[in-house]
Amino acid sequence: VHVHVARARKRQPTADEVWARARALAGLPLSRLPGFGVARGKGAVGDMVERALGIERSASSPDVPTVEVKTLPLVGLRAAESTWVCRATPSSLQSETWSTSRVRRKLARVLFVPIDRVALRVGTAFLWSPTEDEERMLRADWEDLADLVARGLGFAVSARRGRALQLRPKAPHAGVTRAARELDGTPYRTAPQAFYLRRTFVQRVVEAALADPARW
Amino acid sequence: VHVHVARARKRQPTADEVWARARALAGLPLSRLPGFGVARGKGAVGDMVERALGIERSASSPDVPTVEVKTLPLVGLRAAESTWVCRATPSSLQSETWSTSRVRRKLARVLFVPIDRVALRVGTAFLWSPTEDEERMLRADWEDLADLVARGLGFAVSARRGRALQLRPKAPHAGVTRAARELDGTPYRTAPQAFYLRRTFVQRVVEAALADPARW
DNA sequence: GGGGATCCACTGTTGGATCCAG
DNA sequence: CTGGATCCAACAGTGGATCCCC
Repeated sequence: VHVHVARARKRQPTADEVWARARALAGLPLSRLPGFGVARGKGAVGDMVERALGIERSASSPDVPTVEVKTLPLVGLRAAESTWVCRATPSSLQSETWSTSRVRRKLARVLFVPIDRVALRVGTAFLWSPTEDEERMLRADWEDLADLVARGLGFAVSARRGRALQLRPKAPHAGVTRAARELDGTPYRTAPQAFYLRRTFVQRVVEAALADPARW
Repeated sequence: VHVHVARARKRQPTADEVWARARALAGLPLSRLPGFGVARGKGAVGDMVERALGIERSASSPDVPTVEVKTLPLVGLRAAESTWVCRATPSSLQSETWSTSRVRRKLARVLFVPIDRVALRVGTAFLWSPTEDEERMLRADWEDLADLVARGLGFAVSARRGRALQLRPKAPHAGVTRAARELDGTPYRTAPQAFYLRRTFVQRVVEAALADPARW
């Protein structure tokens, strides 16, 4: 008899274990990360770091219950890129408030793993949670952007909007669209978008971390 | 510049073209179908026949606007199997009536391509639409089964129910479940099910076709 | 015999992000 | 410099059905 057994997923490590492992990666050349030479594409470093931390990727589950792991590409002390947060779909945003939002949950505790893009090494990981000031900015941007997306106006929003958060396309290519429904049920198609932390916002986070060595 | 160009899909053939090609396949050994030795699994013959008819498979589109192509495995003059019709999901059935149902649309015009499982050859294709009698049976079964599924009671329905249509599991394995919602919005998980034409019903169709050579 | 379980290919979606023209 | 476009892997979902104990 064939009996299906769900593939045994390794237990996800605890937040403390992830923290300890991330700190142990400091200084490691990227070439020594597990999967180097195998992982490809723009997310290759992110995938390798997650593997090094013992995190099994699986659709629709947070990295670790209470910690979101993000690589943070640096060129010198400059944050090189904006940071992807999560998808911005009309349907989910129609039923979210800031307090219940995925953006807020994901950003509540982030373990940033700096990546030195010049030396090609992993940097010293640090934990970040939004300060009161930062949370106010994020909330204001989210409430503005989420409202527009929820009302089916996402297509009209440019990445220029928002000080901390921005809305940008997120798809394999510009031809992709997804089915969505107006609040009144009318169906339409829209290009997938996502919330990103602006590069300048990430830069502030880097500088605050450097200024507070107690955190690293 | 990279510009995305949707992969040029070949124009789907018209119903007449499909009919002509299907008739031309009569007598062909399965080993001569395109993709023989490449296509594998339980749907291999179905896939090869569709290729031979020039039908490009793509998710979420009917085979040909107004014709549904189905292989019909025969052992002698005996229909060997039941025939899959379409998924039976609570959410879609909550908003369907018999007139608007996918079951009715799919079965409105079916091009059956018999497959001789003894001689391993393609048989003579024939078109089928439900007679008034058959449609009454299908409708009665559908209204009974769809109502149960829509109300979240699909799990309690066995394949014994229904004279023409039956409800059976449809999944890679018995461990698969899908998210669904009660009529009142309460979420639950349920094993995927699908509508099938009973083998005995398919047998009637075969016999009727044999008795009416005008149709082939 | 047939009800319940299962098999394969292909595409769509998601999570990881970085690329690059203007 | 950065807004808009894109890259890859892995997994889930769909459409094509048949398999195989009881």
